[in-house]
Amino acid sequence: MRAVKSKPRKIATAKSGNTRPAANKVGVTSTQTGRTARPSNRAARAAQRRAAIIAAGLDEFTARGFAATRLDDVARRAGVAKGTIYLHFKDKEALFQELVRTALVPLIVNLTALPAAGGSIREILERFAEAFVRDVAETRRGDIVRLIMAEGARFPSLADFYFREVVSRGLEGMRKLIEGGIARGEIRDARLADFPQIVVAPALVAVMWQGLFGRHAPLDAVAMLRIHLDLIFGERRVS
Amino acid sequence: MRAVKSKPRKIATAKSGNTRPAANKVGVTSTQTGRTARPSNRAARAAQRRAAIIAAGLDEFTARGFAATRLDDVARRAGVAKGTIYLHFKDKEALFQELVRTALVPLIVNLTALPAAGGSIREILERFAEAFVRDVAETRRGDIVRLIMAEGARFPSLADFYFREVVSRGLEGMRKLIEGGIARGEIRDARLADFPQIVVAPALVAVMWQGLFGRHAPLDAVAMLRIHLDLIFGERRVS
Amino acid sequence: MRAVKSKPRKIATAKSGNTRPAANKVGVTSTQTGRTARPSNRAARAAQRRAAIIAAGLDEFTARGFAATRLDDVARRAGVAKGTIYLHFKDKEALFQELVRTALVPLIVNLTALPAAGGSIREILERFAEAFVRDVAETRRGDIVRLIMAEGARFPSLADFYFREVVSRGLEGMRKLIEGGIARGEIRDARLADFPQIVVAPALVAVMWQGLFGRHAPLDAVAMLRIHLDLIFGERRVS
Amino acid sequence: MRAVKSKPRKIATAKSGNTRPAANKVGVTSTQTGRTARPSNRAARAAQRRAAIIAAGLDEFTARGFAATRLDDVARRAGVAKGTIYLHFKDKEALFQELVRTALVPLIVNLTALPAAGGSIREILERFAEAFVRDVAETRRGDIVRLIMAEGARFPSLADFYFREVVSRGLEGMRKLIEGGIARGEIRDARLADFPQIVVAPALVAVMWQGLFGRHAPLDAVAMLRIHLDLIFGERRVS
DNA sequence: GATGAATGAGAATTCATTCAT
DNA sequence: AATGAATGAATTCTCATTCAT
Repeated sequence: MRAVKSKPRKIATAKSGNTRPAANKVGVTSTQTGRTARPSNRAARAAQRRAAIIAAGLDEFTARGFAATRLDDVARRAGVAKGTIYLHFKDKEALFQELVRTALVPLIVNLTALPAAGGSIREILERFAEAFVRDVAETRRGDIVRLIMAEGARFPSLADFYFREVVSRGLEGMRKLIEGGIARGEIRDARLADFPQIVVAPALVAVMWQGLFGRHAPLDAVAMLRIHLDLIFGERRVS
Repeated sequence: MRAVKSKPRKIATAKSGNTRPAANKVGVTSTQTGRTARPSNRAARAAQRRAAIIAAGLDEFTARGFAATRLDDVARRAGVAKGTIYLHFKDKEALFQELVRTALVPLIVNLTALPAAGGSIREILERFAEAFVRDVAETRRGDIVRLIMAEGARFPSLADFYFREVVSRGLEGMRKLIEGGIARGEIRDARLADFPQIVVAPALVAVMWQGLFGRHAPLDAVAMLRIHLDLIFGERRVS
Repeated sequence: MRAVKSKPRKIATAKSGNTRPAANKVGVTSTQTGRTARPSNRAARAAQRRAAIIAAGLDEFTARGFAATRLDDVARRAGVAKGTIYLHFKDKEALFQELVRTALVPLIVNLTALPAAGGSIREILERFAEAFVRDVAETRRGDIVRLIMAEGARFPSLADFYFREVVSRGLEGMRKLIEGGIARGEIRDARLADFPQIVVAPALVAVMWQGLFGRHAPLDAVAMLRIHLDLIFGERRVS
Repeated sequence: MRAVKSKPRKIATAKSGNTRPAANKVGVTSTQTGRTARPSNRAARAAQRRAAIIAAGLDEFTARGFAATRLDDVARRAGVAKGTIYLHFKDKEALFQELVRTALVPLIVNLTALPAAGGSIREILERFAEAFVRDVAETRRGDIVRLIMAEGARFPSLADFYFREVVSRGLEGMRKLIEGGIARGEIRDARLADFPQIVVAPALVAVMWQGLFGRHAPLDAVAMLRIHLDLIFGERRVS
């Protein structure tokens, strides 16, 4: 019964080739992360390094949490020297905050982009559920959500930011959808508009589940979310 | 934008009287925590100290997380010397694990005790929801759940234990209830028995919410859970 | 042309015997510094260690200045572990300040004790000059004065303390003596009472001289101070 | 009780205009320091940069001491890139040494130039005293003297240089003056020629005083030096 | 059993120096 | 020549763990 602190000595440096999985790229264009093509100009190189640090930091922070992460490891994983981190970030905390924010942007983008496609509210939510499971719950992005849940209490400003930029916006969008569903007669219970959290809850549980128990007890998140939607919309479907 | 690391210098020691709020006692009998009455015999004294350490550790670990917690602070809060901790626990990690387990016992007890009271499944679940919000989401016990969510990824054995002792049992109990509901015609969608998580999800979201956003955006958890139950059982009640 | 930074690897630890010169003891009773007899009780041991750290710190700080001194070296020289320093002093700066203050006490004591012996003002000042040269200018105590001159600008509070506790008191005492000398007709120029610094100046120069040029160009400080006194009192003596 | 380490972020660079006070130019011709007129030829430009670095270094080293000075700050203050310093100086220490030497030249010049003007020895020394207070004790030049006193012990070669170039020459010049005074009957005590330090001592004390206590307890250095001269020459003047 | 002083490995951060552009 | 990004050795400070009292 040991805590996971296997020190990742000798992690792939940039020079020796990048072995990070594709899922690693969180809000970082894949070409940047790879560090294979080296841009000719200074600014691009700097941006690249910064991105590498953020990517490496994300890996480490999600794997170990804020306090247990060593900047030494972040540097090694990013393929830069320890001091280089400090050229881009004031201190460990600034890196952490910046990193979470950077990682959140694509989440926000996703959330706001989804409804656009059209169709019935039920269809929109179903697409949302599938996209969420595919792109968040079962990928690296889910780590960010888990990271925020884990460290949020210790970083109120982070929780605030997350609330402001993701949660309140997301819930507001969800409320709009629900109101649309009520107006169109798809959703019966009008009180649902007061608690968009209900609609989202199983999705969040899926995220936590994958992170904590996924390995031992996999969860068919898509099926679960579909049943939950049936609860909300009335179980027309047979799937 | 700072992390919360307010060092709790000069925390009430046992000698100077215990000022911790009642909510502090999590799975620790109040007489033990208080350290007011001093048992005459050795064994009882030892047990008392051990309990004080566990209680103090719970406070610190939930407030700061595993890595950021100082045993110094735990000792001070428990009113014992630092070395004493090592008389009871092999190391910091053993304390942490032991402590979470100890804290989980009453949760398990609660979960298994609830259905006993009788009534319709709907009534049972409603009682469960109220009890959960009252005793977990809005109290110190919620901190434990949040702690497990936060550190679970770093302590697989802990996540395993939690899964085995709490989650699987709890879900199994919930499944039984759901099947009862289906059999009695209270619940229409039979597939719900495959995903008891759906029933529990809003409750968990309430726990997370209180911990992260509760201060700025309070959530009427009871109302939310009731609406969710209406979704599951059909909205007979309008409360 | 190199700066002096010869790292004193393997300095005498307490265990291997104390090789520090006798002149080292600055306001620290010799029995304490030696660390030969180990006191039976805790408190005494602690005081002893604290004293050892202060003594070691004085050596290092006077030899290298504040910024260039490594606490590692102080610890090694004091025969304690690095962390032990932090049990006694908040940080490097606190050690430095505390150390200078501690070292100043005997200086103050000396200054205030000297006039007591009696005799003509001229005799008192001559005794003072001899004592100063013997006990300060040519010993470890002079290092403290030089240290304050060197770091004073960087540590205003230290300069303030030095001014308050040593300089102003010392000058005040000197003024009293001068006024006595004027009253008794020993000193002709009454304006000297306005500038006791004049009387002290050659003594200070002697301190600086020994520190900077003493090795190459020794200065007969006693002779110099005597001639200076002749200037002040009229050159009756021809020595 | 904090050490003074106010990091001079955003110091006026050469490009943004030089805001340093006139007193800054210590042995550096003002046109060089200003970096306003840009010479057309390479060599002149280089010399200009070198001078700017020296001037900036002087500011920083006198303000913080050798060890605590950051070349980053020197570069910023000089309006050059950090690397440029290394084009002119081997390393930090070379800059320091070179800088002190450069700064000392005008001091030497001053010392040797003064007696030339003629008049009685008393008059010469009085002129010297006034010039010293005006040009050294109360200006940036005093910082150099203080710097040498502070770092001299750590840089023996520097102390040697200072001794050779300034102290011994200066004292020799002073001895000549004293001998002149004795020959002319102005000075009675012939032994003064053996200790020119006595004549200089109050001037040095004035320098130290201004640096350490000047802010809180200003000293009328000119008045003090005059009284001291009266001691040496017999108090004819009452001023 | 308790204690808490002492330890020293370890982590964050700084900064002199180098070097590709 | 000049630049300033990058480096990594060095240093301060922390804290889990030990152990003499």
